[in-house]
Amino acid sequence: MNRMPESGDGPAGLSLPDYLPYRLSVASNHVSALITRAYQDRFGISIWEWRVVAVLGGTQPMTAQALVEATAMDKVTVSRAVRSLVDKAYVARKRHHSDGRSAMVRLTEAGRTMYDEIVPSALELEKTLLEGFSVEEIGQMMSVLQAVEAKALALTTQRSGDD
Amino acid sequence: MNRMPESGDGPAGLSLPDYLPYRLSVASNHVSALITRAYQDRFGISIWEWRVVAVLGGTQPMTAQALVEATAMDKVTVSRAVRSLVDKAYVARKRHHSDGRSAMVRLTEAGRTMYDEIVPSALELEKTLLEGFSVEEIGQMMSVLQAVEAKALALTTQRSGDD
DNA sequence: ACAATTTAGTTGCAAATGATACTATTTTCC
DNA sequence: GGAAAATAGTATCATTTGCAACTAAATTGT
Repeated sequence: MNRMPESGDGPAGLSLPDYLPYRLSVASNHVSALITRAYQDRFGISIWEWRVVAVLGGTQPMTAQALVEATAMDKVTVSRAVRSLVDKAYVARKRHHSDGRSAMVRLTEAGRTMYDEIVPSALELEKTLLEGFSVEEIGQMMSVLQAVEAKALALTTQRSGDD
Repeated sequence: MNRMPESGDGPAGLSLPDYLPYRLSVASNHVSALITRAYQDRFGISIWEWRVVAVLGGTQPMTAQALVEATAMDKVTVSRAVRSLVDKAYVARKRHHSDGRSAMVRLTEAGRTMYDEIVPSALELEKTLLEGFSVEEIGQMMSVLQAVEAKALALTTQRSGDD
C-alpha cells in the first residue's frame, strides 16, 4: 500500500499552487477584497461603481452601452452600478439627444471630486502591490495577463458559439 | 466647455485597462468561466470541487481543515464542495481515529479515475492559455502574481486586524 | 475533574450575482 | 410607410456566495 503523495503511476503532477488558473483566482480575490474594502470604507462604493467612475473620469459623457464595453462588466451590472451612483449623486443621467432608449451618463461635481480623491490612492495601492518589481517585469506580467485573458475569452466564445 | 477626455487639471491618468486590479479581475473571470464550463460539462463538478479533488489527488487522506489551507477556500465552501463530491461518490469521508470532530477525506476509486482523466486536460488547458510565452516569462509572471497576492493579503489582514 | 474556551464542521439566512424575460425605442428592409 | 428584427436598458427570478450562529468534540486552566 503506497501512501506517498505521488504514487508513481497515473498522470499525477498537478500542483495547485503552481497552477495558473488557481493562482490567478486567488490573487484576484485577494486584491479585489482589499480594494472593495478600501473603496467601501472611504467612499461607500462597490468595486463596480468604482469601475464606472474610473471610466467616466477619463471620458466624460457616455452611454451605458459604452460603459459595458469599457468596463468589461455586463449590462445588468452596469445598470445597477449606475443606478446606485445616481442615488449617491455621484453621477447623473441625461436623455440622449437623438436616441430615446439610451441616456448619457456623466459625473456630477461630487462625482468628479470623489474621482479626484480616489485616483491617487488607487495608484498608490497598485504601486504598493507591485513594489519590488521592475517596470519591465511589470510590463511583461501585464502582457502575459492580457494574452491569457484574450485566449480564455476566445476559447469560451468558441465553445459557446455552437448555438 | 471642455469635452476632452483629460481636462488638464485634477489627478487624471488612471487607465482602467492598464490598472492591475482590473486586468487581474477580468483575466481571472474569463479563465474561471472557461474552466467552470469545461469541468462542469465533462465531469459535472464545480471549480471548487475540482480544487478539492486536485489536492486530494496529490495528498491522500486529509481533513477538511487541511483542505481549507491547501485550497485557499473558506471552510464553508470546502464543506459544501466535499458534501457534493460525496454525493457524487468521488470522495469518501471516514471518522478521524482520534478526533471526533473532524473526518478524513479521500478519493474513491471513481474519484481517482476522474482525477486521472481531468489532470491531463487541465494541464493542456493551462498550456494553451500560456502558449507563446517562454518558461522564463511564465515563471516571472507567476512570481509577480504570487507576490501581489501575498501583499494584498497582508494589507487586508493588517487593516482588519484592528479588532 | 470539570467549567470555560477553542476548534471542526454544518446549517440558515441575507446579500450579491447572473441568466432570462420584458418594455420602449430605433433600425432594417420590403 | 410600416411590419419585423434589433438594440438600450431595466426588472424579475433562481442560484451562488459569505457571514454569523450553531452543534459537537477537544483542549485548557485551575
